[in-house]
Amino acid sequence: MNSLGELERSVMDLLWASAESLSAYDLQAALASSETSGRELAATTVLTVLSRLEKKNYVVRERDVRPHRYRAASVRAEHMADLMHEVLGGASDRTAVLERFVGQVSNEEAETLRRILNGR
Amino acid sequence: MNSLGELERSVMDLLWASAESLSAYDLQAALASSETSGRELAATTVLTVLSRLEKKNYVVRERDVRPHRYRAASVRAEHMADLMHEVLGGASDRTAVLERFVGQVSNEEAETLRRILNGR
DNA sequence: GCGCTAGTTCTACATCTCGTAGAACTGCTG
DNA sequence: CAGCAGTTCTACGAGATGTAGAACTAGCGC
Repeated sequence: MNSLGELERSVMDLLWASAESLSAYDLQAALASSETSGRELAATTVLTVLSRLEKKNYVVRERDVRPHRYRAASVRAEHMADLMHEVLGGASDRTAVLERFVGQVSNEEAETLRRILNGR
Repeated sequence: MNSLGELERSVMDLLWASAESLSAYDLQAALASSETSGRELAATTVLTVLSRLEKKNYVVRERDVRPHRYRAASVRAEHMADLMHEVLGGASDRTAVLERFVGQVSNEEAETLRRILNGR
């Protein structure tokens, strides 16, 4: 239920990278240049994807301005953290998972984790 | 590309829970009793699912015994940890993600993390 | 007020994944 | 070698996603 398609992900990447909300046309243009294939998508395609993302609560739509504007419902980092917790939540042996997880991080990241834990 | 369907996940849960490899028939029986719906699946259904899981490298098949036997390609905890790293790997701002992640864990889990980090 | 037109929503279809399983094939064993 | 247990092939329905035309709507200019 959580996974996004390729185009959906591209759109979210753009929205996450942008501080302000974007219109479907902004996104259409951005997709045309940023995407590897670089082809121009129909405006309605972008709109459809945005509608679906809205339904999934990935984006929020500003309906009061006329070309509706969209922005990510949550910051990317939060979304990622949620995903990680989702994975972790599906585990019966959370400690074992955490052990593996931590065992795989680099030294710098371990340091980062320590720092964060201390500041908690 | 990573997500599993419901039945696929049930099968993986059984394989992860089992120390030894299981045959499709073992799994068929186990699914019939363990699954909430409890209905009996056709043997071929289980076989199909196992083939797909094999293709996705989730399970390894022992072809030398006659009812082929299957076992999980990796321990569940490792799989989960891999998934978490996969999520984290897709982030440009890993530290930010880790901060959010740690910020959301319970106190006990924070303690667990500290312990693990110290033992590293 | 009313028609245009940009913008939005509806509807549609192809493709892919997954659940489900019959049909066809294969390798043993008696 | 016949039959059967077991495996692979093939298939189909449902749901998600990419894609976009068709139909509808709201506000601007007259």
